Amino acid sequence: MYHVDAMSRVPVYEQIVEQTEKFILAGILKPGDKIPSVRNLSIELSVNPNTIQKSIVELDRRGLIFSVPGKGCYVAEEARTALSAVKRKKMAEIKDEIKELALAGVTKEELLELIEEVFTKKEGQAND
Amino acid sequence: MYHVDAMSRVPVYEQIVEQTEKFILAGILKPGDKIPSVRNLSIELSVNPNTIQKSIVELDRRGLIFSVPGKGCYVAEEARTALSAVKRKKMAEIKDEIKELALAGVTKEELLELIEEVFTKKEGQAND
DNA sequence: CCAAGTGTACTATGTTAGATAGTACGGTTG
DNA sequence: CAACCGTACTATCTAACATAGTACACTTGG
Repeated sequence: MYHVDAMSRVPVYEQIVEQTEKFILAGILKPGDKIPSVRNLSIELSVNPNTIQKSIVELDRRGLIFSVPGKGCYVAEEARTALSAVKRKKMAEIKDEIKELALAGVTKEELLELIEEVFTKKEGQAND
Repeated sequence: MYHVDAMSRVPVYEQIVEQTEKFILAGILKPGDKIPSVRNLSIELSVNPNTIQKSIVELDRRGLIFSVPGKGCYVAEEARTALSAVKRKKMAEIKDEIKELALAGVTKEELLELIEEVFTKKEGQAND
């Protein structure tokens, strides 16, 4: 499920945060689901437990999960709600990147085709 | 012209590389143009000369500029060509990000509208 | 010629974020 | 009660980034 690239410039603990966000957004992780334990995940990913813990703290801070000492960590009920802000932020970022490409000479048609490609490959498998 | 954010997570030397790329893509810097001298830019941006030099080395390595010892650094003739690969890479990245948003429930219509917004604000000021 | 500006190269140092190592404590569960 | 779980420390290592300072060879304008 999870996967980490130690060579990446983005910190391991943040890769885990991002992947968890992605899993929740895609519906792979649903509210109430238990996420892997700190120790298990640290072994599976060959990463220090403290690094995983750092991800846990961050995910908790963002309201995406809640921790039950002695039991485990679970996806929060309000996770999808909390992620709507993330979605909006990503949309804004993509908009900026598209602006730059437009300045670089990329045409509207090229971009429209790009979107077509994404949605024709996936057909109607949207969730939510 | 140049601008640097010391608080950013992306290294200063790379911010300078990226901005130079952007300037070339946007036609603000054209082949043959002289770019600011290492010492001048270091003063203007309040950055160590070595940091600027690091950007110079990287830009040279990418084939975007060429250096003439004793004279200065100039935008390479093949700069735009070299950047076409960059453009393609950015397109691919945006495509991946859009895929994720699609999985997260963002509709095709929302994305099409986003592109509309970019191109209606800018009208036809594309170059090249 | 020469002073000033240019790119280039090098060593040394400081700073910070990230990751690791090890230990410990309290709650939960079968 | 043993084996899990989350949590909380402290200490240490490392690599990347940035700075400081110096030096050399080249070009150019006065």
